[in-house]
Amino acid sequence: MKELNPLLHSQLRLAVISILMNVEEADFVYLKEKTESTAGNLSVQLDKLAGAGYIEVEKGFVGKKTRTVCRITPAGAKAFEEYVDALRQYLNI
Amino acid sequence: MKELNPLLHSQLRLAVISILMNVEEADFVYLKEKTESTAGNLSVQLDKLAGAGYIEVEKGFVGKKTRTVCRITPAGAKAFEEYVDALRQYLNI
DNA sequence: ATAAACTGGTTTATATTATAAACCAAATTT
DNA sequence: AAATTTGGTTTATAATATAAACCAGTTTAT
Repeated sequence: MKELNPLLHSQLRLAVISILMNVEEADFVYLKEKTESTAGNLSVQLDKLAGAGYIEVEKGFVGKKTRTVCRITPAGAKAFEEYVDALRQYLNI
Repeated sequence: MKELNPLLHSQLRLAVISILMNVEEADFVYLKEKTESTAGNLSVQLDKLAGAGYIEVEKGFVGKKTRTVCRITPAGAKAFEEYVDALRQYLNI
């Protein structure tokens, strides 16, 4: 049986990647709401995804307030596709 | 986003359930080979699945040697279907 | 017959991971 | 100007996965 990339096989990280696969970019606040996660947890998981090169994180401002936007990278998209492919074997779908 | 049943969202337990969904019954040795897991890990994860009522484990003998056979229960099959359903949302497939 | 090695596991200790709680700086509201 | 909110990060803790050590019984070789 194929291995399931452990970086993606985590509910929150998978949710984040899944969202980013369908949406040019998304900011921290949006991801937090959509995934119903705590800020701390989200922060940590975004770091991991960024550390692996699966997403890029850009910190900027909107007016005076900070804004963290995330985008999936080609490596991230590839890893996601491979993960889905491996999962099919388990789910047989 | 739907919750991913944490009991199934584990590579080894998912592999076990996935196998048992497709095969009337399977014994410890077969599961160990098929999943390429260590005996200790498999033993622990089978206990968890059995504890949740997702599989039933039957210990018997074949000649003089012990044999542990596993079967999925209706509850296990239902949980698996629900898990697959939730995952579709993440994978959009 | 007995020691050595193998089978089929279980138990327990350890490493990894996920999660929440505590915290921080800046902005906003009262 | 004090209190609250926003947008996070860091750190401590809880949960999980995994492997290592172990055990009872069986088979094989001596």
